[in-house]
Amino acid sequence: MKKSKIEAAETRRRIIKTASAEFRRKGINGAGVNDVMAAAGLTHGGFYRHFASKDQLVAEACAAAMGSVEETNKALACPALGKDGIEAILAEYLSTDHRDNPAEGCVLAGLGSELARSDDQTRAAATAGFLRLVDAFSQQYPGMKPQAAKARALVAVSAMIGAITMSRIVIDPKLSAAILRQTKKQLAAV
Amino acid sequence: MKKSKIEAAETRRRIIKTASAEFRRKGINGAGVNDVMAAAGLTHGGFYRHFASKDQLVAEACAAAMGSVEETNKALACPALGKDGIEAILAEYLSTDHRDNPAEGCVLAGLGSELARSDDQTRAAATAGFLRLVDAFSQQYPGMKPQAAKARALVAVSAMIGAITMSRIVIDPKLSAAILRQTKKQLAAV
DNA sequence: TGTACATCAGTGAACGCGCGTTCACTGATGTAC
DNA sequence: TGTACATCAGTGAACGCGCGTTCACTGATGTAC
Repeated sequence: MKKSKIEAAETRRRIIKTASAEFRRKGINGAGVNDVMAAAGLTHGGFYRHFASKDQLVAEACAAAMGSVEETNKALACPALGKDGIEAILAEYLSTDHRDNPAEGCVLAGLGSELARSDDQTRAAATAGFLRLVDAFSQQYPGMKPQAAKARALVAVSAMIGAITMSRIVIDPKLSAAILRQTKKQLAAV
Repeated sequence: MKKSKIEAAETRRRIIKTASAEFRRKGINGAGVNDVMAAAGLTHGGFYRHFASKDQLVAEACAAAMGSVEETNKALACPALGKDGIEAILAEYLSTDHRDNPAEGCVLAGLGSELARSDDQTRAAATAGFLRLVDAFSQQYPGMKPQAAKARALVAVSAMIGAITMSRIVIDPKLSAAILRQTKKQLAAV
């Protein structure tokens, strides 16, 4: 049953990708090693051929998920400049689509409070991803000193994360929509 | 071993209070019925004399915790008016003290991503608490139409929640402090 | 290039453990007379 | 007011279950000759 090195590497990548979605969907505690392996089309026994522990998978899945969100943002932001770039990122990030599909969305919003209680490796991955988001966002501020732009972006990205989190908690659909709409509006205005 | 009705009611309150701190400290999944009861100075067996399930305790603990944060905010905001009131709330909420003591802090920041996956009862309690926070905050905007003030407060409170969450995730202490400082600054400026 | 053997990706059963929950029991409290 | 009995808050052992992790095994892959 041994697979080639290429296949094994592909399997590893598939486990990480599956895990990053499962964790965001069910939470880190909510998605077990068993669940993840089954969702990746494997049995749980082989897990430890690829990872030393669940914690390691969490860290790698978190890093991978941050990477994909970052890519989306860069793709949206690069072509446009200034206000349009900001508005494109805001429209995407603060969309009802993002709110309703945590599994494919931002890890920081999807797992925020759980990440705060995670180990250093995972928090380091989250921090790196956060900084890349802040960087991408800060480059969209037209004619602003880099330092000032970064300060603005720091707050904007934190606010976006808080807004998506709250829009998912709140049971009133109108309130949920209002949080997203108002955050979009106010962050675009600055 | 039976206790009087008064003592029993006190015990119930103590369990909820202890639970609300334990959940914020370790997460909803991280704090078991056993942990909570032990922390309250009881054995786990008696738990179901007071609550139908762990989920019920989560909902009640969440409601209780939101109540206490709300009280703090009202106490800070009531005497002052306008900018001073806002700044008092911001200084308290976005303090390193709040960041470093999740067990006594805001549930929305401490359990955000877990609340998003909780049942309706818990999310309803969180929603109610959030709205009271937004209300308290919106009353601090001087000479602004209630509707506009509420819109501003909606974003401000979400941003505060996101900022505390991120300040807890981030491993770089300077970055963590910067998130709090910049959020305070920008939300006070509006 | 062909053969013999070591490697190791993936399987499936099993491990100890802690979880939420149940239950028989206890004895002080509250109630009925 | 005093007595007899039912109630029920809290105890501690036990339950089934799913978790993270381990392990003996398999057979195709990769390597040494």
